[in-house]
Amino acid sequence: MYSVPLRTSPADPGLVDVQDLDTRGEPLATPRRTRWPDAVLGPVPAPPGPPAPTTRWVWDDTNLWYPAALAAGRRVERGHDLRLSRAILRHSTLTAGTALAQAPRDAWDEMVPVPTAPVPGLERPDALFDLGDRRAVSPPDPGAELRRQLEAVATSSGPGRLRLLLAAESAGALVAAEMSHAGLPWREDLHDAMLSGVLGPRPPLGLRPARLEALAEQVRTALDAPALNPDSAPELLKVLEYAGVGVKSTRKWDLERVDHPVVAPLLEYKKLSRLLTANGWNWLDTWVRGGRFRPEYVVGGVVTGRWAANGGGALQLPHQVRSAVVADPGWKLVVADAAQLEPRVLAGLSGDLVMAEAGRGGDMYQGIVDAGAVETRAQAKIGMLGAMYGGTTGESGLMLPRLAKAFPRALELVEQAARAGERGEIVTTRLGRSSPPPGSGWEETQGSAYDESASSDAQSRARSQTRAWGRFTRNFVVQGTAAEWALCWMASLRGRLAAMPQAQVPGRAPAPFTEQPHMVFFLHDEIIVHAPAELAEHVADEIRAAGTEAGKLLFGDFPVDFPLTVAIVDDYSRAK
DNA sequence: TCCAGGGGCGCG
DNA sequence: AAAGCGCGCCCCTGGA
Repeated sequence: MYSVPLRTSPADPGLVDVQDLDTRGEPLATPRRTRWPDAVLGPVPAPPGPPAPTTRWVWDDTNLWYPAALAAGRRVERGHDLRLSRAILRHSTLTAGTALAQAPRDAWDEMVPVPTAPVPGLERPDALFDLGDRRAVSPPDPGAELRRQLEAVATSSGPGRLRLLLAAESAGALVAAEMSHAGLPWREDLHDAMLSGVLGPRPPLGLRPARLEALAEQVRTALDAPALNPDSAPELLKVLEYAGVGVKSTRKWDLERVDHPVVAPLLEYKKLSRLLTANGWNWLDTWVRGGRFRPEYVVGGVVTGRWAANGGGALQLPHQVRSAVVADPGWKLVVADAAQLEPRVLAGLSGDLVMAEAGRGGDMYQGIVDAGAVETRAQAKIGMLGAMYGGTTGESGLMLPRLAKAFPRALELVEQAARAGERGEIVTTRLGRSSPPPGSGWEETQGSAYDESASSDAQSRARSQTRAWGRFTRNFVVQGTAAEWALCWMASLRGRLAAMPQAQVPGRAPAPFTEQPHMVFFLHDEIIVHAPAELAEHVADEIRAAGTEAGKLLFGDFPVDFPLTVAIVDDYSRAK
């Protein structure tokens, strides 16, 4: 069953009509007028016997509805995000023949993600702008859109895969809202102490911290450039050239290769400068409130289906600041990450039994060595990354023929994806998310290379564009399917955490989910659960079981393992 | 004064 | 040890 909440009045966003729909999306009765989020509350205490099947909430955008429910201490079990689902179904090759895919663009295609609602009393810095963007009235007929989507799935060439993908994507939206609501535990005092320790005390606005200024002075001295601003790349490059340091850029990687007295202080300056500007006191003031870092996740924000994040650089948290992520007293952080996720996904996608066998149980890169494909673990890693990213040069390129000999099916799959991209075609992940077509400049560039009078310059431009797009589609199938595994992992874990016996006290309303084990952070192939210490081991088991379940959902009985590294720690920096 | 684009670097 | 994929965010620069 589905339930659709509809706002009835711009003046009173809490006043809603809830329409219940059957499994095909057809209305079951007349809508009931009620208040949001009261509507999500089940009977309390729960009646005895098996729980009634719960509804799947259908809405235009999870962030327009769910945060209010969370703020009221409520949680929903299942959702269907129409905006996210429309985006998938509109572009998937599996739905290409359906009415939905062939219909003209409409308002559902134009929707932009709604920012997560601010937690009362903990407004985000840009909260004022958020309010203006939020839709005060519901879009026309979500029920009709649900029926279009269900029909597109049913008439697609992969209904099972797409049903799973839409459920996983929508569950991801629920998880993202929950994690923004709960926040990542953050010790401002420890962060501040770490900053002062390496940078010197916090300086007045506009000044460099003492340690950074001292390093800048050392750089100026070493280069004999008293007026140099080391933050200016062009200036710095000019001075480096004049001093005969012999680098083509000011990049870290270039600088590390030359021997000159300026290198050490300059690299240190760059490292600390980065820490200051990206995760310094300013960042702390802006993003951490009340002991929690609340990033905003953008579900489906990356073309491949990975999440993106807005504000605070949540998906780029440097290892250097992770010691400030500390569990509450009496609680633990259960930190889990999937070992060698992408090569395992590739083994599953391609049905490469030999490669799956190399990943059995433990370290897949070591397994590749043991299979005799290459000599060292480092070679296995570089070679596999090269195969999935389209590397051709250096050691990565050298490993390719050996990997292709050992794992022909896997390597053939990425090669096929690359060639499809080079032809300008679309590729599709395991569950049915398709790559975008090449951009508007594609035809022009390709056309100008075939012209009779084509210059060699135009030809090489076209060739380079072709190969770049091939590398993109090559990676798309692997990265995108890995993102699907991660969504299934989270969706499964979310259900398992809610079902933990400690979470359900008979005869009492469920406690807010932040008082039970709950997810607080997600990073592509890594998840953090904040849990009472006595439940941490149980949570770790559920995380592993969820990983195994995700593998089964994507690859059925195909014997590819997805082992996890799980650590139960007090602070994030102690994991791995 | 504003903004787009480049260089650079953090994460997976 | 290589420089191949996907992101967000910082500073600086130069043009409007």
